[in-house]
This record gives sequence, C-alpha cells and structure tokens, in this order.
Amino acid sequence: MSLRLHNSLTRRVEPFIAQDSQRVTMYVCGPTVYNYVHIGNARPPVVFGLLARLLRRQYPRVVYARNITDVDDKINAAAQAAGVPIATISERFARAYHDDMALLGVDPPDLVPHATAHIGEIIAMCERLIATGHAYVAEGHVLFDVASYPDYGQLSGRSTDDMIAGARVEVGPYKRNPADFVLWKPSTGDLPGWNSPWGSGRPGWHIECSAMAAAHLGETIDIHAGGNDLMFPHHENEIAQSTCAHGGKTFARYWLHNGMLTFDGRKMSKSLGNVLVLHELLQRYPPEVLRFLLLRAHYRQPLDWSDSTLAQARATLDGWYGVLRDRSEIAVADDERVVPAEVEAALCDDLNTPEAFAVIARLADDARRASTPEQRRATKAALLGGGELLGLLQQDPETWFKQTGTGAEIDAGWVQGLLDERLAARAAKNFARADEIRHELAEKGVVIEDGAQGTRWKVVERDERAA
RNA sequence: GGCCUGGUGGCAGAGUGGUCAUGCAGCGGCCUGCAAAGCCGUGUACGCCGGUUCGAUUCCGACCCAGGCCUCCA
Repeated sequence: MSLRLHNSLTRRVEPFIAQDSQRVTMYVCGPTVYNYVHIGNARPPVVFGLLARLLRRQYPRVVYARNITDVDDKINAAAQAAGVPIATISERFARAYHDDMALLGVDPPDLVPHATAHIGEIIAMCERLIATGHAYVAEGHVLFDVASYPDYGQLSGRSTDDMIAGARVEVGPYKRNPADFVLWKPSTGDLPGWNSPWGSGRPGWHIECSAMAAAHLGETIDIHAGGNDLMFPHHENEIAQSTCAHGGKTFARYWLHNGMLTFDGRKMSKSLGNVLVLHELLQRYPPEVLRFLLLRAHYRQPLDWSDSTLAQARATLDGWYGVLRDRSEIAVADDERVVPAEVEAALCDDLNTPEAFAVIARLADDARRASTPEQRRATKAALLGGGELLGLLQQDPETWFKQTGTGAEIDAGWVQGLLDERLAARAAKNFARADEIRHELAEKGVVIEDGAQGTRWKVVERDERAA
C-alpha cells in the first residue's frame, strides 16, 4: 500500500519513497529532560511512533531515532534549584519519560541518542562548519553564519529580511548578523563544560540534533519530524548546519510537523502555565484513553484537550471494548489477527487516524452483528488486528471495564457478594432490595448489567458519575 | 508588523465540485421486573461576502474570527 505524507518543505502531501528501498531512516526531536513532560509533548512520540509502525510493515528495515537532550540550561537550573548534580535531574526525567511513553503504548525507538554522548561529533561538526566558512568564533562562542547559506528560511518560508524585520532575536555583540545562532557556547563556573578548541563549553541546542542524526542515520535522512513549533528556528537551523556541514547534501527528505495540543484554546506550554502533566494524567485516566485522544484528530490539526473530549474518548472505547467483551468466548490467536486493509489505507493517507477510527467503528458494528461462528471469529480478528496497529484494544475487556482511575480500588469480592444477594432477591421477586443493591454499588462507581449469562459489572469514572 | 495554519451539525472530528463520514451526546421505539448493554429509527453542518461553474462546504478573491511561529517550547 503506498504511503503518502505531508512534507512541510513543499506544503503538500507527496508519495513517500525511501532513498533506500530496504531501509528507512527517521529522526524525531525528543524531550529536554529537566522536568516531567506535559500531554502536548506526548503527541509527537505517539503520532510518529505510529508512523514508524506503519513503515515497518512496508520496509524491511526502519531505523528510528528519538533523542534525549540532556544538556541544556533548563536542566542546569533545575539541578541548581534542587541542589543535586545535573545528571541526577536528566537521568530521573529521562527514565520517567520512557516509562510514561511505555504506558501510552509507544514503542521504544531503535535508537535513543543522548546529546552528552555526542559531544565529540558536535565539536567535529562545528570545526567542519568553521573550516568551510559557515561558522565563526567570537568570544568563546561558535556561531553559524546565516549569510553563508542563502537557502536559509526555506522550510519556514521566511526570508532573512523577515527575520531582521521581526528583530526579536537577541543581538549578541559578538554576532555578525542578528539571525546568526549559537553552535557552541562557553561554560564558566559550575556550568557543565567540555574541552573544545574554543575552551570549555557546551553545545547549543540546534546542533545536537544535527550531530546525532548524522552519527546514527547518515548525512541524508528520509524523515525528520517534530512539533510545528520547532519549525523555526530549530529545524531551520538544523537544515542550515547539516546541509553546510555535509557539502550541500539534503539533510532530510521529508519534514513532518504535528499540530499543537491546546488547552482552553491556547497552546499548552510551560511558559503559559496551562500544562497537564502526562505523568499525573496517566495516574488519573486509563493510558489508553489518553493515547486514543491524541490520535483522534489528524496529527497536523490542533487538538484541544478538555474534560468533554476525555469523556467522549472513554465512551467510544467503552463501546469497542463492549463488542470484544461480548465475543470473549472466541479465542483469536495472534497469527489470526490481520490488519484490515481499510485501516492501513487510512493510515497510509498521511496518517489519517480519524478515518482509521471510522473504519474501526464499522468493524465494531460488523462484529456486533456477526451471527455465524466464522463471522464472529473473523470480525473479532479484524477488530483486534486494526487495534493492534493503532496501539488500542489489546487489553482484556474485563480488565478494561474494571479499571479504576486513582483512588480506591474496587473490591471484586465485595461486589460479587452484593451481586449474589441481589440475585437471590430478584429470584424472590424482592425488586426493592435488588434496586437498593444496584444503588449501593452505583455509589462506589460500579454499574451493573443483567444479561443472559448473568450479571456483569463495570467501573465508571468519578466524573461520569457526578455528571 | 512579517511568515504560516485553520474556521464543518449540541460536542469531537474526517472528507468531497453534484446521494452516506465516523464517534459521543439527544430524541422515539424494541428488549428489560426496573435498568444497562444491544438492536431499529431519527434531526441539525460546512464563518461572511462576492466570483468561476449547469451546480460549491469543496476552486478563486476580499473580509471577519481563531490559533501558531518570529525568544525556550512537541
């Protein structure tokens, strides 16, 4: 199935053709590990992780790298505030990031390069840029000379004139041009520093990604992705550095950018203070709801986070898990699962996840209506197969319906005791007592359903009960 | 000010030059001791104004509005 992707370079959806038909390379900008990330930060790894899965179905080999930026002034500040070594901060939050990603159903990338492990490559790249006249040294800094790269601004569609007109760039006295950016900066005192030809210093942010991408994926990579807020200046600068350091070779052939996650209509960002910390959300809501919500809108569109969308996502998944629960007597072996062609086709269309979910909804209908054992098995296999690619619907349905958020666990034995009592009451036509028990359970968030095979129960979220 | 997105029914959210997105919620019915789940049925839409066209939500232009980037930001 042919994959088409929106390329920010051309602002069009284009057929994706890897430079090597046997191997695709992809780089996604990862987190700076100075704190827990917010839910908006989770969108790129979820979305582009799904893309990696899709690519693996189509290419023999996919090399996907997602970095950890573990040297940054924010990390320094966090370490200083906490009175601990820098590595303590960066290691703690890198680990938390990986754990949280795992909960979200994000596959680990093939490579997780750390900036501090690539200082040699970064210095070498700086030297190459200086040697070729694309960078210069000033007061212990190494700066990229934007004027030396006429194509600068190609990705974001701005001219150097536009940038000067904006004039919000900090104009260091050592800069030849206001748009020049730092590749290497001097470190003094207790700041982390590495020996370099320009004295003790540390890398600027932009060069890290260029150096790590080249070190692991080669000078020309197939796909580079990240949030659209990184398009300028970060990705623009990466292009400039890498292209100039590699003799004009194309840095990334396809640039993918996800839209921002908004909260109350504004971009979620730490500086605005309107963040929802992923680590905390994962404790309050089923991780699968969060993942589903992140994939529910097309990745390039803005996505607004609200209690309402959260409840809707939960309700939709309840519906799909409900079908699976009704088919729990059918065992579908792993190798019976197939990814439905329609699901893959939707994803191949620039990762059209909303269309993929429309297909899943139809598959769920098919599964509900299936009457013969063969149909039931086939439709369940399709639902599970489609869900597997999307990273959803893989839990045991009973587990899904009985999971609680944070707060008190529901004692299954206690529930069963009441259900037994209620069964006896119903048998004796004592419906008043039966309803009393229903209400008692509902108080604890347990909803019961009488069916042909007996009474089953599920836990609903607190918020839903209140509403 | 410059660059760039987007405005779809109660909510969420795809898509398309001319019968259907889809989900959630709602409403009516079946089923149920009552419910729930399920099933059947059901309404509401493409910001505004022009233009192109036999026909535009879809193409073009202006306008209004919202958001993003221009400083760290996924």
